[in-house]
Amino acid sequence: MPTRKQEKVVSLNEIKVACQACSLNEICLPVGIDDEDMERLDAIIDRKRPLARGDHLFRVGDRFRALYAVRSGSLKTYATSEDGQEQVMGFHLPGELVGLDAIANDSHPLAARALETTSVCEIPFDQLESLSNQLPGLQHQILRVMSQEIRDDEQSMLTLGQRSAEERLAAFLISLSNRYRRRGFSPTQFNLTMSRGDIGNYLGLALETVSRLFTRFQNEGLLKVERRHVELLDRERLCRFSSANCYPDASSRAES
Amino acid sequence: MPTRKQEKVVSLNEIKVACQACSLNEICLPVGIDDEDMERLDAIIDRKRPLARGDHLFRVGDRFRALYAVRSGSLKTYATSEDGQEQVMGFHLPGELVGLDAIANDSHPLAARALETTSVCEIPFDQLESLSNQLPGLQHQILRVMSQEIRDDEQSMLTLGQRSAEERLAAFLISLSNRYRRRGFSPTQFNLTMSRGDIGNYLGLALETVSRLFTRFQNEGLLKVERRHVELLDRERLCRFSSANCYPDASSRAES
DNA sequence: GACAGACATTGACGCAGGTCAAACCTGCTT
DNA sequence: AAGCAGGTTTGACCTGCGTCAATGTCTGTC
Repeated sequence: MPTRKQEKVVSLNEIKVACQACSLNEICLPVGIDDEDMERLDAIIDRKRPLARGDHLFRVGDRFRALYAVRSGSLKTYATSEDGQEQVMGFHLPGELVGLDAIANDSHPLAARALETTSVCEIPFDQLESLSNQLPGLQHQILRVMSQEIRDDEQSMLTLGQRSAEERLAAFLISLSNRYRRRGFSPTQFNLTMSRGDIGNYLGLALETVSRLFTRFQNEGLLKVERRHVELLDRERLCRFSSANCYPDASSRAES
Repeated sequence: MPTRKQEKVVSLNEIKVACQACSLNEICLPVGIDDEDMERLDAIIDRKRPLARGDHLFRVGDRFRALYAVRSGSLKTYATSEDGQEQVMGFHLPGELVGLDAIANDSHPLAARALETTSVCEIPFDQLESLSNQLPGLQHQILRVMSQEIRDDEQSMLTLGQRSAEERLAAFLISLSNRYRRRGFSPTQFNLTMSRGDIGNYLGLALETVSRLFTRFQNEGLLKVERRHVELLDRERLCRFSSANCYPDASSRAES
C-alpha cells in the first residue's frame, strides 16, 4: 500500500474519518488493538455518504459483503413476516456494529433502515477477516464483539419473555440511557429517534400501551416526555422498575 | 506434537472420541475444515466424564476457560434474578455449542446445568483461538457459528416478543423437531428432557398454560403427549400454528 | 394560513393468559 | 406397602394489555 499516506491526508481533510481520530473507535472495536494495527484496519474501511431518514442500508436477503458501524444517527433492524408485518429487532446508535447476523449464511436475515440522517462506516468482511488473520488482537476483538452481541440478545430475550409492559419500557429507557452515557451524551436527556410504534413493536407491546406508559411514568414523576424528547427525572426508581441491573459496569451496550 | 499418534489410539479405545469419528462433527463446527485441520482441532479437545442430571457444567460468574459442545444428553442455560427466580435462557442438544456468550467478559453470564446424564467436549478457548490463527478455515467457521447463534437469538426474541402462547409452544416443538431431525433422530417422536416448568419459564408462560396447551393440541389431533414423551401427528398444521417458517433449510438450529 | 398526512394521546371494552388452589400421577425411600 | 416429593393436570377467577375508535397535535406543502 504505497499511496496510503496521501490517501490518509485527503480523507482527514474531508471529514473526521480515520478510525484513530474517530471518537467512537473504542466503542465499535474497543481495546486490544495498537495504533499501528488500527491504521491497517482504518485502511480497509469505507466511509459512505450519509443515508437519509427512511433509506435502507441493506434489505432482507441482500448478499453479505460488509459489517457496518454507525458513525452518527441511528438505524433500526427489522424482519418482515409473510403477512407483511414489520418486526423491529433492534435499534443501533453511534459506535454500534450492524450485520453480525449475516456472516453465517452470507446473506442478511434482517433489513436495516435509517431512523434519521445517518452515516456509517463500511467494513468489507473478507478484508476484515484476512486482516484479522494477521492481527491476533483484532481477531480476539471481533470474537468479543460478537460474544457481547449474543449476551445483549440474551438480555433482550429475558426482558421480552418475562417482563411486564412497564418493566419493558423502563428497561428500554435505561438501556438507551446507558448507551448514550457511554458515548458521551447525556444519560438523562435525549431524543427518541424512533416512533411509539417502533418502540412498541420492538418491545412486543401495542403502541397505545407505550403511549399510556409514558404518560403514567410522567405522572409518577419518573420522567418528563414531550413528543420525542425524554428527560429521566428519577433514573434510580426507573431502574428499580425495570427489575434489571442498571448501571453499566462490565458489559457495554447491554439492553438492561 | 510428537506423541499425538499414541494419544489418539488411546482415546479412540476409550470411547468414540475423536472429532472426526464423532457423528456430530459437522454440526458443532460444520464445513470448511479438512481432515488434517480436524485432527489438530481434535488434539486440543478434552472429553470430560459425563455430568449427572442436575449437575452444573458452569455457574454464573465462573471464569471463562472453554467452550463446550454437547455430545450426548442435554443442558439448560439460565440466569438467576436477584429475587432468586430462575430464568431459563436456552436448551442445548447434542452437537450444540455452549458458552459463546462468555467470551466478551471472560466470565459466564449464565449457568449451565444438565437435564439428564450428559457428556460434553471441552474446547479450551485460548488454544482454539491460537489454532484458529493458523487455520483460516477454522477461524471463519467460528465466526459463522457465532453469527448463527446471534441469528437464532433474534428468532427467539421475535417468538417471545410477539407471539401468543399457542404460537410459542408450537414454535418450540417445531424447533425441537428440526433440531432432532438434523442429528438423525426422529423429528416426530421424542422425549422432552425438560419439565413443563422449564418450558414455560423459557417461553415466558405459566407452567399451567403449557400444560393446558399440550392437552389442547392433543384434543385437536396435532400431537400425542404422555408425560415427557411427544409424538407430532400433524407437523404441517403445527407449523402453521407457529407462524414461522418451518422446514429447516439454510439455517441450522433455528428456534423457528 | 390552511390542509393533508403522519404520529400521539386517551377512553371503552373484552379476552388471553396469569394466579391460586386442589387433586392426581409415578417413582423413590424406608 | 405406605408415604413422600416432584411433577402434571384441571378448574375458577381476575387483571394486564390488546383492539377499536375518536380526537388531538406537529410538519411540511401549496
